[in-house]
Amino acid sequence: MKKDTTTEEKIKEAARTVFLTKGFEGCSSREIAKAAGMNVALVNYYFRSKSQLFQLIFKAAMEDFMESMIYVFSTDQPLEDKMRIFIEREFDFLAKHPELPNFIINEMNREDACSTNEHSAILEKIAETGIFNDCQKAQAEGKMRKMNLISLTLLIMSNCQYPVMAKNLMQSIHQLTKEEYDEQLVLHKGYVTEMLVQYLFPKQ
Amino acid sequence: MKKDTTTEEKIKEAARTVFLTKGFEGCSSREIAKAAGMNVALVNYYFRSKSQLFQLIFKAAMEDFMESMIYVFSTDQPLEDKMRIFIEREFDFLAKHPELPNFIINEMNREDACSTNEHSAILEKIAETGIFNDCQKAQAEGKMRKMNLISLTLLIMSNCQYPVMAKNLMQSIHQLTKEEYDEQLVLHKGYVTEMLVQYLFPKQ
DNA sequence: AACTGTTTTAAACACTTGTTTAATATTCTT
DNA sequence: AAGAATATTAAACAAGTGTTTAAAACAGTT
Repeated sequence: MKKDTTTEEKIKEAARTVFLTKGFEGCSSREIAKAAGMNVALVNYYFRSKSQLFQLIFKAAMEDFMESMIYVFSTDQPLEDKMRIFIEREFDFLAKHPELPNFIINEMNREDACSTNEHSAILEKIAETGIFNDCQKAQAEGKMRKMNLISLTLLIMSNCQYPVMAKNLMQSIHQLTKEEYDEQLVLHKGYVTEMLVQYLFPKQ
Repeated sequence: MKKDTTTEEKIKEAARTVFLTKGFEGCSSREIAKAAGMNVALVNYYFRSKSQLFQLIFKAAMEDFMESMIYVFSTDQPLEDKMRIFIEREFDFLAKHPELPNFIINEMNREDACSTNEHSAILEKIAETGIFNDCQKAQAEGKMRKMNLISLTLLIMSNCQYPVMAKNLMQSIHQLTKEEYDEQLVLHKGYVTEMLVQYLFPKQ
């Protein structure tokens, strides 16, 4: 009975790749079914509706989105090192999952987006790592630039995520191949690291 | 015969707002027609097809997207001042057109996106302002950090655009109202300006 | 007034959408 | 092997999609 991957999982896998690349509105139930090599009815047989399947995928994607963050923050290192490692890991992670930030941000902007309040759980998970306390402590000791958490996360997310989100735009503007842009990203990671560390941990 | 705004313009206006908020796939021809108070057939009467109308809107949006950039770059000021003014203007502009960056980036990622090669014209327009030459000159003189144009534009665009793109995400994560986040953006603009100027024009 | 070309409309076209149904195939349990 | 439970299928459903058609309303010119 049990295959190596059950049909339920096959559908979920297919749904993930299709949803993440095309978005909820950008694809049909039949497209997902075909990508999984299944009948359309099976999608609803296992997941009741397109929306329910989507919510499932979205939630999982959101957790992936936060995964690497939490890992680094939980380690026991000086804040500045954490920052360097985080950026390093985040660029690597996003190179493997380049559709993720766009997907999350887009679907958050949809009218009938997933229940909004729930996502504050993310913040709590991050808070559990103690990273925010560490920052506030460092700021109090003058080791770190004073700045609220929102701007802090914004600065980091902007500089890590935007470069992969705008890949096609930048390629088009600067007339680059995918390979050239990927090389550029490696270079850019260095600039971002330097800039953020210098700004957040100033040595006067 | 001629009203203050012709029906053709009414449709175009409606199409702009609908397309920019919902995307090409996220809306129907009938929705646009209804938003303009018109019959569906009129949309195709004036613009032949949904795609053609979209291409028109997309092109115009792309030009808006670049407008403020070009204006500042054309002025005759020291590079560092240009940077400060640019960030100031860009944040203001994006506050008025918050859907623009997401729209552009998303539609660039669609399979059947608008003709790709054409967008390099944007770069040429920016190049015409002489900003790139100025940068290279400043870099040669040691007044500006050495960095290729791609990373330079990436740094600026990341820090200006991402904060408005991720508005809903950040609101949800940090449990903020729209008004609170807008206030946060003003604060953040200051950080971004300081960080970029310090990093790009280091005084050692 | 009748004829002109242009706008606007309602209706239809063929096709896709998400979802359901009822029949078939498969697997599990006894 | 027979029966029950589950999995899978093709077909249908109503509603919505982009687009076209052919008729009506409108304006301008004689």
